[in-house]
Amino acid sequence: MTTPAQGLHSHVLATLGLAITAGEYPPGTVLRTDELAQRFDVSRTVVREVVRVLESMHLVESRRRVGVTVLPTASWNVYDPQVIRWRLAGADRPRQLRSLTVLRSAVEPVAAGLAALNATPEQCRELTEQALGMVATSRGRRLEEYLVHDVAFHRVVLDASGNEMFARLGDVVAEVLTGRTHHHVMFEDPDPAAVTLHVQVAEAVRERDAARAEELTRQIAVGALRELDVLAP
Amino acid sequence: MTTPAQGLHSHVLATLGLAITAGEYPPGTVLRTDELAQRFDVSRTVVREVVRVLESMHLVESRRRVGVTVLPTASWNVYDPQVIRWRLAGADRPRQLRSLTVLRSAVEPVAAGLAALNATPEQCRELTEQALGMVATSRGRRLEEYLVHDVAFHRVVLDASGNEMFARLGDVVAEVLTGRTHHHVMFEDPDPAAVTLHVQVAEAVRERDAARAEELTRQIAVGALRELDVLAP
DNA sequence: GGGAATTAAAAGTACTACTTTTATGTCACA
DNA sequence: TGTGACATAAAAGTAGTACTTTTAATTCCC
Repeated sequence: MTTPAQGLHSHVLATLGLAITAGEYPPGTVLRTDELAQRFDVSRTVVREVVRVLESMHLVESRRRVGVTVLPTASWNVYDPQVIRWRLAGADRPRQLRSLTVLRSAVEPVAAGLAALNATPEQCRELTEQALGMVATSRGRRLEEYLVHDVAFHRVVLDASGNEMFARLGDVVAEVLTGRTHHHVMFEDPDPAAVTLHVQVAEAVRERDAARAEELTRQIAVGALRELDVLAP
Repeated sequence: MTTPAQGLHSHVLATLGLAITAGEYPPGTVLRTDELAQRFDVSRTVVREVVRVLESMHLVESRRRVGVTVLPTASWNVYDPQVIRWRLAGADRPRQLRSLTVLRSAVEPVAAGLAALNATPEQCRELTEQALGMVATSRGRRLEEYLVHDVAFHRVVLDASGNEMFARLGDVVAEVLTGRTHHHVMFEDPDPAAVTLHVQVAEAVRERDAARAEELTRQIAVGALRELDVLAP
Protein backbone atom coordinates (compact mmCIF):
# COMPACT_ATOMS: atom_id res chain seq x y z
CA MET A 1 0.00 0.00 0.00
CA THR A 2 2.60 2.53 1.10
CA THR A 3 6.12 1.16 0.78
CA PRO A 4 6.68 -2.37 -0.45
CA ALA A 5 9.63 -3.19 1.77
CA GLN A 6 11.64 -6.39 1.71
CA GLY A 7 10.65 -7.50 5.21
CA LEU A 8 7.48 -7.37 7.23
CA HIS A 9 9.27 -5.38 9.87
CA SER A 10 10.50 -2.69 7.47
CA HIS A 11 7.09 -2.37 5.93
CA VAL A 12 5.24 -1.88 9.19
CA LEU A 13 7.94 0.44 10.49
CA ALA A 14 7.85 2.61 7.38
CA THR A 15 4.08 2.83 7.37
CA LEU A 16 3.74 3.61 11.06
CA GLY A 17 6.72 5.96 11.20
CA LEU A 18 5.47 7.90 8.24
CA ALA A 19 1.97 8.13 9.65
CA ILE A 20 3.15 9.32 13.05
CA THR A 21 5.61 11.91 11.74
CA ALA A 22 2.94 13.12 9.34
CA GLY A 23 0.81 13.88 12.37
CA GLU A 24 -1.88 11.37 11.53
CA TYR A 25 -1.92 10.28 15.15
CA PRO A 26 -1.99 13.38 17.37
CA PRO A 27 0.25 13.24 20.45
CA GLY A 28 -1.45 11.27 23.15
CA THR A 29 -3.11 8.87 20.76
CA VAL A 30 -2.93 5.35 22.10
CA LEU A 31 -2.32 2.39 19.83
CA ARG A 32 -2.76 -1.18 21.00
CA THR A 33 -0.18 -3.77 19.98
CA ASP A 34 -2.57 -6.49 18.92
CA GLU A 35 -4.81 -4.04 17.16
CA LEU A 36 -1.80 -3.04 15.07
CA ALA A 37 -0.90 -6.69 14.53
CA GLN A 38 -4.38 -7.29 13.19
CA ARG A 39 -4.37 -4.17 11.05
CA PHE A 40 -1.10 -5.02 9.34
CA ASP A 41 -1.82 -8.74 9.35
CA VAL A 42 1.44 -9.61 11.05
CA SER A 43 2.27 -11.29 14.32
CA ARG A 44 2.52 -9.42 17.58
CA THR A 45 6.25 -10.20 17.56
CA VAL A 46 6.77 -8.05 14.48
CA VAL A 47 4.71 -5.21 15.89
CA ARG A 48 6.63 -5.29 19.15
CA GLU A 49 9.96 -4.97 17.36
CA VAL A 50 8.63 -2.04 15.38
CA VAL A 51 7.34 -0.38 18.52
CA ARG A 52 10.72 -0.80 20.17
CA VAL A 53 12.38 1.01 17.28
CA LEU A 54 9.81 3.81 17.28
CA GLU A 55 10.36 4.03 21.01
CA SER A 56 14.10 4.46 20.51
CA MET A 57 13.31 7.35 18.16
CA HIS A 58 11.11 8.80 20.89
CA LEU A 59 8.14 8.88 18.57
CA VAL A 60 6.10 6.73 20.93
CA GLU A 61 6.19 5.47 24.47
CA SER A 62 4.98 2.05 25.48
CA ARG A 63 3.52 1.52 28.93
CA ARG A 64 1.98 -1.54 30.45
CA ARG A 65 -1.74 -1.63 30.78
CA VAL A 66 -1.94 1.59 28.74
CA GLY A 67 -0.63 0.91 25.28
CA VAL A 68 1.63 2.64 22.83
CA THR A 69 1.26 6.39 23.23
CA VAL A 70 2.28 8.82 20.50
CA LEU A 71 4.64 11.43 21.92
CA PRO A 72 4.61 15.16 21.15
CA THR A 73 6.87 16.48 18.40
CA ALA A 74 9.18 18.10 20.92
CA SER A 75 10.51 14.76 22.08
CA TRP A 76 11.17 13.21 18.69
CA ASN A 77 14.74 12.40 17.69
CA VAL A 78 14.68 14.87 14.84
CA TYR A 79 18.31 14.12 13.97
CA ASP A 80 17.56 10.53 13.13
CA PRO A 81 18.04 10.32 9.35
CA GLN A 82 15.05 8.02 9.15
CA VAL A 83 12.84 10.51 10.96
CA ILE A 84 14.14 13.32 8.75
CA ARG A 85 13.30 11.34 5.65
CA TRP A 86 9.80 10.59 6.89
CA ARG A 87 9.16 14.20 7.74
CA LEU A 88 10.50 15.45 4.43
CA ALA A 89 8.16 13.06 2.69
CA GLY A 90 5.21 14.33 4.71
CA ALA A 91 3.06 17.40 4.82
CA ASP A 92 5.19 19.90 6.72
CA ARG A 93 8.11 19.45 4.40
CA PRO A 94 8.50 23.20 3.77
CA ARG A 95 8.79 23.92 7.47
CA GLN A 96 11.22 21.04 7.79
CA LEU A 97 13.37 22.30 4.93
CA ARG A 98 13.51 25.69 6.58
CA SER A 99 14.67 24.46 9.95
CA LEU A 100 17.25 22.18 8.37
CA THR A 101 18.55 25.01 6.23
CA VAL A 102 18.97 27.18 9.30
CA LEU A 103 20.95 24.35 10.86
CA ARG A 104 23.11 24.17 7.74
CA SER A 105 23.69 27.92 7.88
CA ALA A 106 25.09 27.52 11.37
CA VAL A 107 27.18 24.43 10.79
CA GLU A 108 28.59 24.63 7.30
CA PRO A 109 30.59 27.86 7.63
CA VAL A 110 32.37 26.53 10.69
CA ALA A 111 32.90 23.20 8.97
CA ALA A 112 34.40 24.96 5.94
CA GLY A 113 36.78 26.89 8.18
CA LEU A 114 37.93 23.64 9.78
CA ALA A 115 38.17 21.98 6.39
CA ALA A 116 40.62 24.65 5.31
CA LEU A 117 42.81 23.59 8.21
CA ASN A 118 42.35 19.83 7.97
CA ALA A 119 41.56 18.83 4.39
CA THR A 120 43.90 16.28 2.83
CA PRO A 121 45.32 17.03 -0.63
CA GLU A 122 42.97 14.39 -1.96
CA GLN A 123 39.99 16.19 -0.41
CA CYS A 124 41.18 19.51 -1.85
CA ARG A 125 41.36 17.92 -5.28
CA GLU A 126 37.91 16.39 -4.89
CA LEU A 127 36.49 19.72 -3.76
CA THR A 128 37.87 21.55 -6.77
CA GLU A 129 36.60 18.86 -9.07
CA GLN A 130 33.06 19.07 -7.72
CA ALA A 131 33.11 22.86 -7.88
CA LEU A 132 34.16 22.70 -11.52
CA GLY A 133 31.44 20.12 -12.13
CA MET A 134 28.95 22.61 -10.73
CA VAL A 135 30.22 25.29 -13.08
CA ALA A 136 29.99 22.94 -16.04
CA THR A 137 26.41 21.91 -15.30
CA SER A 138 25.10 25.25 -14.09
CA ARG A 139 23.59 26.19 -17.43
CA GLY A 140 21.13 24.60 -19.78
CA ARG A 141 18.62 22.85 -17.54
CA ARG A 142 21.07 20.28 -16.23
CA LEU A 143 19.75 20.56 -12.67
CA GLU A 144 19.98 16.86 -11.87
CA GLU A 145 23.65 16.70 -12.75
CA TYR A 146 24.29 19.94 -10.94
CA LEU A 147 22.65 18.52 -7.83
CA VAL A 148 25.02 15.55 -7.78
CA HIS A 149 28.05 17.83 -7.73
CA ASP A 150 26.48 20.16 -5.21
CA VAL A 151 25.75 17.32 -2.78
CA ALA A 152 29.22 15.85 -3.26
CA PHE A 153 30.82 19.24 -2.67
CA HIS A 154 29.10 19.81 0.64
CA ARG A 155 29.75 16.26 1.75
CA VAL A 156 33.47 16.68 1.17
CA VAL A 157 33.52 19.92 3.14
CA LEU A 158 31.76 18.31 6.09
CA ASP A 159 34.00 15.26 5.98
CA ALA A 160 37.16 17.32 5.59
CA SER A 161 36.30 19.35 8.68
CA GLY A 162 37.58 16.39 10.64
CA ASN A 163 34.66 16.69 13.03
CA GLU A 164 32.54 13.59 13.29
CA MET A 165 29.36 15.43 14.20
CA PHE A 166 29.70 17.64 11.14
CA ALA A 167 30.53 14.69 8.91
CA ARG A 168 27.35 12.93 9.90
CA LEU A 169 25.27 15.86 8.66
CA GLY A 170 26.22 14.95 5.10
CA ASP A 171 23.04 12.94 4.68
CA VAL A 172 20.93 15.78 6.02
CA VAL A 173 22.48 18.24 3.61
CA ALA A 174 21.94 15.80 0.77
CA GLU A 175 18.27 15.49 1.67
CA VAL A 176 17.86 19.25 1.88
CA LEU A 177 19.56 19.96 -1.42
CA THR A 178 17.63 17.21 -3.15
CA GLY A 179 14.37 18.35 -1.60
CA ARG A 180 15.01 21.91 -2.63
CA THR A 181 15.84 21.07 -6.23
CA HIS A 182 12.89 18.75 -6.65
CA HIS A 183 10.49 21.06 -4.92
CA HIS A 184 11.30 24.20 -6.81
CA VAL A 185 9.92 24.71 -10.24
CA MET A 186 13.04 23.08 -11.67
CA PHE A 187 12.97 25.39 -14.64
CA GLU A 188 15.55 27.99 -13.81
CA ASP A 189 19.29 27.37 -13.68
CA PRO A 190 21.09 27.77 -10.34
CA ASP A 191 22.15 31.21 -9.20
CA PRO A 192 25.49 32.04 -10.89
CA ALA A 193 26.63 33.89 -7.78
CA ALA A 194 26.26 30.70 -5.72
CA VAL A 195 28.25 28.72 -8.26
CA THR A 196 31.08 31.21 -8.11
CA LEU A 197 31.06 31.10 -4.33
CA HIS A 198 31.52 27.33 -4.38
CA VAL A 199 34.54 27.67 -6.64
CA GLN A 200 35.96 30.26 -4.30
CA VAL A 201 35.41 28.07 -1.25
CA ALA A 202 37.34 25.28 -2.93
CA GLU A 203 40.07 27.79 -3.62
CA ALA A 204 40.16 29.07 -0.05
CA VAL A 205 40.35 25.54 1.35
CA ARG A 206 43.17 24.70 -1.04
CA GLU A 207 45.03 27.80 0.10
CA ARG A 208 44.38 27.00 3.78
CA ASP A 209 42.57 30.29 4.24
CA ALA A 210 40.15 29.29 6.99
CA ALA A 211 38.63 32.71 7.59
CA ARG A 212 37.87 33.17 3.90
CA ALA A 213 36.45 29.67 3.51
CA GLU A 214 34.16 30.33 6.46
CA GLU A 215 33.03 33.71 5.23
CA LEU A 216 32.35 32.50 1.70
CA THR A 217 30.36 29.55 2.98
CA ARG A 218 28.39 31.92 5.16
CA GLN A 219 27.46 33.78 1.99
CA ILE A 220 26.30 30.56 0.37
CA ALA A 221 24.18 29.91 3.44
CA VAL A 222 22.63 33.37 3.32
CA GLY A 223 21.69 32.69 -0.29
CA ALA A 224 20.05 29.40 0.66
CA LEU A 225 18.09 31.05 3.48
CA ARG A 226 16.93 33.84 1.23
CA GLU A 227 15.79 31.32 -1.33
CA LEU A 228 13.46 29.82 1.27
CA ASP A 229 12.23 33.23 2.39
CA VAL A 230 13.64 32.67 5.83
CA LEU A 231 15.36 36.02 5.56
CA ALA A 232 13.72 39.22 4.42
CA PRO A 233 14.48 39.85 0.73
CA MET B 1 26.54 -6.49 36.18
CA THR B 2 26.60 -3.17 34.38
CA THR B 3 23.32 -1.29 34.65
CA PRO B 4 20.46 -2.77 36.65
CA ALA B 5 17.61 -1.58 34.46
CA GLN B 6 13.92 -2.04 35.11
CA GLY B 7 13.31 -4.35 32.20
CA LEU B 8 15.25 -7.16 30.60
CA HIS B 9 15.24 -5.29 27.35
CA SER B 10 16.74 -2.11 28.79
CA HIS B 11 19.41 -4.04 30.57
CA VAL B 12 20.58 -5.96 27.53
CA LEU B 13 20.35 -2.84 25.37
CA ALA B 14 22.39 -0.77 27.79
CA THR B 15 25.06 -3.43 28.16
CA LEU B 16 25.41 -4.15 24.46
CA GLY B 17 25.15 -0.52 23.37
CA LEU B 18 27.79 0.52 25.84
CA ALA B 19 30.10 -2.30 24.82
CA ILE B 20 29.78 -1.56 21.13
CA THR B 21 30.22 2.21 21.43
CA ALA B 22 33.18 1.61 23.69
CA GLY B 23 34.77 -0.28 20.84
CA GLU B 24 34.81 -3.63 22.62
CA TYR B 25 33.58 -5.27 19.44
CA PRO B 26 35.63 -3.97 16.50
CA PRO B 27 33.67 -3.19 13.33
CA GLY B 28 33.00 -6.37 11.44
CA THR B 29 32.61 -8.47 14.57
CA VAL B 30 29.72 -10.88 14.17
CA LEU B 31 27.42 -11.66 17.06
CA ARG B 32 24.93 -14.48 16.94
CA THR B 33 21.44 -13.94 18.29
CA ASP B 34 21.13 -17.12 20.32
CA GLU B 35 24.66 -16.79 21.59
CA LEU B 36 23.66 -13.40 22.99
CA ALA B 37 20.45 -14.86 24.37
CA GLN B 38 22.49 -17.46 26.19
CA ARG B 39 25.06 -14.97 27.43
CA PHE B 40 22.47 -12.63 28.91
CA ASP B 41 20.21 -15.46 29.98
CA VAL B 42 17.18 -14.04 28.22
CA SER B 43 15.00 -15.32 25.43
CA ARG B 44 15.83 -14.81 21.77
CA THR B 45 12.77 -12.54 21.56
CA VAL B 46 14.35 -10.02 23.89
CA VAL B 47 17.65 -10.14 22.04
CA ARG B 48 15.94 -9.62 18.72
CA GLU B 49 14.18 -6.49 19.98
CA VAL B 50 17.47 -5.14 21.26
CA VAL B 51 19.16 -5.88 17.97
CA ARG B 52 16.42 -4.06 16.12
CA VAL B 53 17.00 -0.95 18.20
CA LEU B 54 20.77 -1.13 17.76
CA GLU B 55 20.12 -1.55 14.07
CA SER B 56 18.01 1.61 14.01
CA MET B 57 20.96 3.43 15.58
CA HIS B 58 23.15 2.00 12.84
CA LEU B 59 25.45 0.45 15.38
CA VAL B 60 24.93 -3.02 13.92
CA GLU B 61 23.48 -4.64 10.85
CA SER B 62 21.61 -7.91 10.93
CA ARG B 63 21.77 -10.22 7.93
CA ARG B 64 20.33 -13.64 7.45
CA ARG B 65 22.67 -16.55 7.57
CA VAL B 66 25.43 -14.19 8.70
CA GLY B 67 24.50 -12.75 12.06
CA VAL B 68 24.60 -9.36 13.69
CA THR B 69 27.57 -7.41 12.35
CA VAL B 70 29.04 -4.45 14.21
CA LEU B 71 29.24 -1.42 11.90
CA PRO B 72 32.12 1.07 11.66
CA THR B 73 31.95 4.26 13.69
CA ALA B 74 31.30 6.33 10.58
CA SER B 75 27.81 4.94 10.19
CA TRP B 76 26.65 5.35 13.78
CA ASN B 77 23.81 7.75 14.55
CA VAL B 78 26.02 9.99 16.63
CA TYR B 79 23.17 12.42 17.25
CA ASP B 80 21.11 9.85 19.07
CA PRO B 81 21.09 11.05 22.71
CA GLN B 82 21.40 7.46 23.84
CA VAL B 83 24.49 6.91 21.71
CA ILE B 84 25.96 10.18 22.94
CA ARG B 85 25.43 9.13 26.52
CA TRP B 86 27.06 5.75 25.95
CA ARG B 87 30.04 7.31 24.26
CA LEU B 88 30.47 9.93 26.95
CA ALA B 89 30.48 7.16 29.50
CA GLY B 90 33.13 5.24 27.61
CA ALA B 91 36.79 5.54 26.91
CA ASP B 92 37.00 8.19 24.21
CA ARG B 93 35.01 10.66 26.22
CA PRO B 94 37.58 13.47 25.82
CA ARG B 95 37.48 13.16 22.03
CA GLN B 96 33.71 13.08 22.20
CA LEU B 97 33.53 16.19 24.37
CA ARG B 98 35.75 17.99 21.91
CA SER B 99 33.68 17.21 18.84
CA LEU B 100 30.46 18.09 20.65
CA THR B 101 31.94 21.37 21.83
CA VAL B 102 32.90 22.25 18.27
CA LEU B 103 29.32 21.54 17.27
CA ARG B 104 28.12 23.83 20.05
CA SER B 105 30.48 26.55 18.89
CA ALA B 106 28.85 26.46 15.48
CA VAL B 107 25.25 26.22 16.58
CA GLU B 108 24.86 28.28 19.72
CA PRO B 109 25.90 31.68 18.36
CA VAL B 110 23.38 31.40 15.54
CA ALA B 111 20.76 30.15 17.97
CA ALA B 112 21.41 33.12 20.25
CA GLY B 113 21.00 35.50 17.34
CA LEU B 114 17.66 33.94 16.49
CA ALA B 115 16.66 33.94 20.14
CA ALA B 116 17.13 37.70 20.20
CA LEU B 117 14.56 37.91 17.44
CA ASN B 118 12.11 35.30 18.67
CA ALA B 119 12.30 34.99 22.45
CA THR B 120 9.05 35.53 24.31
CA PRO B 121 9.05 37.93 27.27
CA GLU B 122 8.80 34.88 29.50
CA GLN B 123 11.92 33.41 27.92
CA CYS B 124 13.77 36.71 28.32
CA ARG B 125 12.87 36.74 31.97
CA GLU B 126 13.97 33.13 32.41
CA LEU B 127 17.24 33.88 30.66
CA THR B 128 18.02 36.80 32.92
CA GLU B 129 17.13 34.78 35.95
CA GLN B 130 19.48 31.94 35.02
CA ALA B 131 22.28 34.37 34.21
CA LEU B 132 21.86 35.99 37.62
CA GLY B 133 21.83 32.53 39.17
CA MET B 134 25.16 31.88 37.50
CA VAL B 135 26.57 35.08 38.93
CA ALA B 136 25.32 34.21 42.40
CA THR B 137 26.85 30.73 42.37
CA SER B 138 30.05 31.53 40.52
CA ARG B 139 32.10 31.84 43.66
CA GLY B 140 32.78 29.64 46.61
CA ARG B 141 32.93 26.12 45.19
CA ARG B 142 29.26 25.98 44.29
CA LEU B 143 29.96 24.29 40.99
CA GLU B 144 26.99 21.94 41.11
CA GLU B 145 24.52 24.78 41.57
CA TYR B 146 26.31 26.82 38.93
CA LEU B 147 25.99 23.93 36.49
CA VAL B 148 22.22 23.82 36.91
CA HIS B 149 21.88 27.47 35.94
CA ASP B 150 24.38 27.11 33.11
CA VAL B 151 22.48 24.19 31.57
CA ALA B 152 19.15 25.95 32.00
CA PHE B 153 20.53 29.10 30.40
CA HIS B 154 21.72 27.34 27.27
CA ARG B 155 18.53 25.33 27.02
CA VAL B 156 16.45 28.49 27.04
CA VAL B 157 18.59 30.05 24.33
CA LEU B 158 18.24 26.99 22.12
CA ASP B 159 14.49 26.79 22.73
CA ALA B 160 13.97 30.49 22.21
CA SER B 161 15.68 30.33 18.83
CA GLY B 162 12.42 28.94 17.54
CA ASN B 163 14.30 26.35 15.53
CA GLU B 164 13.39 22.80 16.33
CA MET B 165 16.77 21.36 15.35
CA PHE B 166 18.51 23.77 17.69
CA ALA B 167 16.04 23.13 20.46
CA ARG B 168 16.75 19.41 20.35
CA LEU B 169 20.43 20.03 21.04
CA GLY B 170 19.54 21.06 24.56
CA ASP B 171 20.22 17.56 25.85
CA VAL B 172 23.55 17.43 24.08
CA VAL B 173 24.62 20.72 25.60
CA ALA B 174 23.50 19.52 29.00
CA GLU B 175 25.61 16.39 28.65
CA VAL B 176 28.63 18.39 27.54
CA LEU B 177 28.40 20.91 30.34
CA THR B 178 27.85 18.21 32.92
CA GLY B 179 30.68 16.13 31.52
CA ARG B 180 33.01 19.08 31.56
CA THR B 181 32.21 20.09 35.11
CA HIS B 182 32.51 16.57 36.46
CA HIS B 183 35.61 15.80 34.49
CA HIS B 184 37.61 18.83 35.43
CA VAL B 185 39.26 19.00 38.78
CA MET B 186 36.15 20.65 40.22
CA PHE B 187 38.23 22.78 42.48
CA GLU B 188 38.37 26.09 40.68
CA ASP B 189 35.43 28.44 40.27
CA PRO B 190 34.14 29.17 36.76
CA ASP B 191 35.87 31.83 34.67
CA PRO B 192 34.45 35.24 35.69
CA ALA B 193 34.72 36.43 32.10
CA ALA B 194 32.38 33.64 30.97
CA VAL B 195 29.88 34.53 33.68
CA THR B 196 29.83 38.14 32.56
CA LEU B 197 29.33 37.10 28.97
CA HIS B 198 26.25 35.10 29.91
CA VAL B 199 24.75 38.11 31.64
CA GLN B 200 25.46 40.21 28.57
CA VAL B 201 23.85 37.65 26.26
CA ALA B 202 20.70 37.76 28.35
CA GLU B 203 20.83 41.52 28.06
CA ALA B 204 21.32 41.47 24.29
CA VAL B 205 18.41 39.08 23.81
CA ARG B 206 16.20 41.23 25.99
CA GLU B 207 17.13 44.24 23.89
CA ARG B 208 16.53 42.32 20.62
CA ASP B 209 20.13 42.93 19.57
CA ALA B 210 20.68 39.80 17.46
CA ALA B 211 24.16 40.66 16.23
CA ARG B 212 25.41 41.32 19.73
CA ALA B 213 23.83 38.19 21.16
CA GLU B 214 25.48 36.16 18.42
CA GLU B 215 28.89 37.74 18.88
CA LEU B 216 28.83 37.38 22.66
CA THR B 217 27.81 33.75 22.40
CA ARG B 218 30.63 33.21 19.95
CA GLN B 219 32.98 34.49 22.64
CA ILE B 220 31.54 32.03 25.14
CA ALA B 221 32.13 29.28 22.60
CA VAL B 222 35.72 30.33 22.02
CA GLY B 223 36.27 30.13 25.75
CA ALA B 224 34.82 26.64 25.87
CA LEU B 225 37.01 25.49 22.99
CA ARG B 226 40.10 26.96 24.57
CA GLU B 227 39.27 25.21 27.80
CA LEU B 228 39.42 21.88 25.98
CA ASP B 229 42.64 22.83 24.18
CA VAL B 230 40.89 22.65 20.85
CA LEU B 231 42.28 26.08 20.09
CA ALA B 232 45.87 27.13 20.61
CA PRO B 233 46.23 28.97 23.95
C1' DG C 1 -16.47 10.45 50.92
C1' DG C 2 -11.95 8.55 51.07
C1' DG C 3 -8.85 4.91 51.12
C1' DA C 4 -7.69 0.03 50.63
C1' DA C 5 -8.40 -4.24 48.20
C1' DT C 6 -9.73 -6.37 43.79
C1' DT C 7 -9.95 -6.87 38.99
C1' DA C 8 -8.87 -6.95 34.42
C1' DA C 9 -6.55 -5.13 30.44
C1' DA C 10 -2.52 -4.57 28.11
C1' DA C 11 2.36 -4.96 27.56
C1' DG C 12 6.43 -7.88 28.78
C1' DT C 13 8.64 -12.36 28.57
C1' DA C 14 9.51 -17.03 27.11
C1' DC C 15 9.47 -20.91 24.24
C1' DT C 16 8.76 -23.58 20.33
C1' DA C 17 7.88 -24.65 15.63
C1' DC C 18 8.37 -23.32 11.15
C1' DT C 19 10.00 -20.38 6.92
C1' DT C 20 13.25 -17.86 4.26
C1' DT C 21 17.38 -16.32 2.86
C1' DT C 22 21.99 -17.03 1.56
C1' DA C 23 27.07 -18.12 2.31
C1' DT C 24 29.60 -21.90 1.41
C1' DG C 25 31.02 -26.12 -0.08
C1' DT C 26 30.42 -29.86 -3.64
C1' DC C 27 30.26 -31.86 -7.88
C1' DA C 28 29.95 -32.18 -12.73
C1' DC C 29 31.34 -30.45 -16.96
C1' DA C 30 34.30 -28.05 -20.10
C1' DT D 1 42.37 -27.04 -13.64
C1' DG D 2 38.95 -23.71 -13.50
C1' DT D 3 34.06 -22.41 -13.60
C1' DG D 4 29.40 -22.54 -13.03
C1' DA D 5 25.19 -24.81 -11.38
C1' DC D 6 23.37 -27.10 -7.50
C1' DA D 7 22.73 -28.80 -2.83
C1' DT D 8 23.25 -27.98 2.07
C1' DA D 9 22.93 -26.10 6.30
C1' DA D 10 23.24 -22.24 9.36
C1' DA D 11 21.29 -18.32 11.04
C1' DA D 12 17.87 -14.77 11.08
C1' DG D 13 12.87 -13.88 10.27
C1' DT D 14 8.05 -14.94 11.40
C1' DA D 15 4.18 -16.86 13.91
C1' DG D 16 1.51 -18.45 17.63
C1' DT D 17 0.68 -19.51 22.23
C1' DA D 18 1.05 -19.62 27.09
C1' DC D 19 2.25 -17.25 30.98
C1' DT D 20 3.86 -13.09 34.03
C1' DT D 21 3.84 -8.44 35.52
C1' DT D 22 2.41 -4.05 35.90
C1' DT D 23 -1.05 -0.75 36.76
C1' DA D 24 -5.40 1.97 35.71
C1' DA D 25 -9.81 1.67 37.16
C1' DT D 26 -13.46 -0.17 39.71
C1' DT D 27 -15.50 -1.77 43.82
C1' DC D 28 -16.27 -2.17 48.41
C1' DC D 29 -15.72 -1.33 53.18
C1' DC D 30 -15.03 1.72 56.90
